[in-house]
Amino acid sequence: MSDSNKPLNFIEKIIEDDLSSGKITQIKTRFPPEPNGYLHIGHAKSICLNFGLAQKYAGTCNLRFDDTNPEKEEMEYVDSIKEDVRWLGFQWEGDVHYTSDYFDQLYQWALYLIKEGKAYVCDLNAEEMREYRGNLKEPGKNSPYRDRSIEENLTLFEKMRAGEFADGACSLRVKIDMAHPNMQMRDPVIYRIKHTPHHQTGDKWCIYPSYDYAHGQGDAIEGITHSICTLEFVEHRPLYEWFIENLPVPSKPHQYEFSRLNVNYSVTSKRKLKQLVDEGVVSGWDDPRMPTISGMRRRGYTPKSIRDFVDSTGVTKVDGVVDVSQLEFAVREDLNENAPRAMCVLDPLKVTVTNYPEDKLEEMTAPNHPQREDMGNRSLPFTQTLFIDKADFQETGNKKYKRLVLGKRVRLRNAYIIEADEAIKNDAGEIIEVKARIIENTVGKNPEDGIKAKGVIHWVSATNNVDCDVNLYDRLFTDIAPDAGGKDFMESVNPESLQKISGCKAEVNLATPRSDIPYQFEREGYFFLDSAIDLDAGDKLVFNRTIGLRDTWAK
RNA sequence: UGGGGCGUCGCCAAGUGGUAAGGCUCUGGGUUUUGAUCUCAGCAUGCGUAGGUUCGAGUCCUACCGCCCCAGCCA
Repeated sequence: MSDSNKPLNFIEKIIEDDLSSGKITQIKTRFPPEPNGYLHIGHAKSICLNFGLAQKYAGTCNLRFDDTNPEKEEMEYVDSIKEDVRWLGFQWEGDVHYTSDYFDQLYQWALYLIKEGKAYVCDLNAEEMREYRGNLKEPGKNSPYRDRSIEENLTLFEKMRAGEFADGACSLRVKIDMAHPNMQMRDPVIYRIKHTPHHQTGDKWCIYPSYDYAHGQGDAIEGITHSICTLEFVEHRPLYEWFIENLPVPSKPHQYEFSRLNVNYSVTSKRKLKQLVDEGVVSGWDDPRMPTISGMRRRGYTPKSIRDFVDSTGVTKVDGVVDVSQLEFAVREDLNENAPRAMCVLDPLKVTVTNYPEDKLEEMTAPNHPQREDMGNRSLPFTQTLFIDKADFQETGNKKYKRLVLGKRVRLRNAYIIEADEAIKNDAGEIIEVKARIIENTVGKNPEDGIKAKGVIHWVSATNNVDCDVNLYDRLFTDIAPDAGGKDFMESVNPESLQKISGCKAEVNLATPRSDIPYQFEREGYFFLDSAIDLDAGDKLVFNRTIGLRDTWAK
């Protein structure tokens, strides 16, 4: 809606057609995760699509937990999913829904199907059922239990519900066509026995509906007009429609499929992400290197940057892999515009200003953002001894080196221009201190002698600063497609994906950092206070680098 | 190999018969107290391939080729 020039995607076209033809008067979508893991960047796309469409077309969007398999689900996941959706900036319509809310209705409809002669209890076990199903090029054959009488099916199904059979002893199947070219239509199972308590319904049920049977009906009950899912469900659509047509449902939703979002140098499959967590490759689901929403949040990604990224990738049916640079662009774009600036020296090198009194302290005024006056100013103490980054000093530079060099000048950001006179080394020959002079009267102006500084570097007072640790991240995998073509993604885990640095010196204003906004440490990148630390409990300050600044020089 | 989905610049993606949008990446220039930002310029005689229809085809037709999905009582 904000970009009226942006071409419509295929789902928006369908919606506009439905709206203008009067087929529907208001759209209703839903985001239907199974609470069996943490949400990742791929889910963010589904969330933005479903909630975004509802916003754009003045409709509503439900949050529905597709909780039909208690063996894989946990309350921990439903809580994290709700938090992630809210954090991304979306609000679902009314209360949270659960497919389990409809178990009674779904059971009644199963009875209806049996009475219509369209469903039967099958005693085939899993292996037998596979044999009877046939394969991709050969038709299946009918189950020997397919022609049981309606009465017998009713009795058997009731026994299934009553808990008289063990897990897997039998199942309820729908009678369609065992020779159908679409495997999904070969008498799919719609109820299976699982003597497993459910996080929502407790011990009430020991039979649970399958996804295929429950999903469309859940949509129909909620009045969903456009049921959007990913491409792997395309071949389930005929089944989805079969149930809608053969059951007395209150509305007739339609399913549309789009391609899921993949990002290179990453994996997004709950199983694989879980493996990374379980094997200790990362510290948890919210490790800042994880492509999970919670990991990205802890890393410092903003909800807007994720929304913008997702929007930039489009909605199509093409299987593709988006380059991480597109994600990185979206974060930098948002952070550059909104992150207040600060200075932090990651690898301190002492600089003594020989022509500056030891007991003197000047407050330098620095804008919080170079392009946004509305963000105000802050002040920085300038003293005789300072810290600059080791990488910002060389005894002899070259034409391209725009930092501090012996005998040359450099601008200290928001302060004086200094000139280096001497490098002091330890016994190992390492530079441990630089003696320099300030050029008088150069705060906010160029030197009167006309000799300008070649570059600008950041600094912090050596006596007035805040000590902190910093975590720098690199991509979690060294392979551009870690799990493509049957590769073992664990083999390309990047051993240097996390670099922990301690002894960093930040400007005094960071002594009480905000935990809700990212900062730009000038010339170093964007940083976010690690949410895992507790400053009130005396934990040390730790900042996570969300992403570095764009760097066209280092390459 | 049965069925289904998809093939437009390195990546994402518009285009719906009238002569290839845009974004990311990359390259080069300008501005700059962040080697950032901003800004200017460049980057597909070509749309999986081969034929055909048409005054005209990425768009229509035919045949091939390639990639992805489906044989859970997972979602």
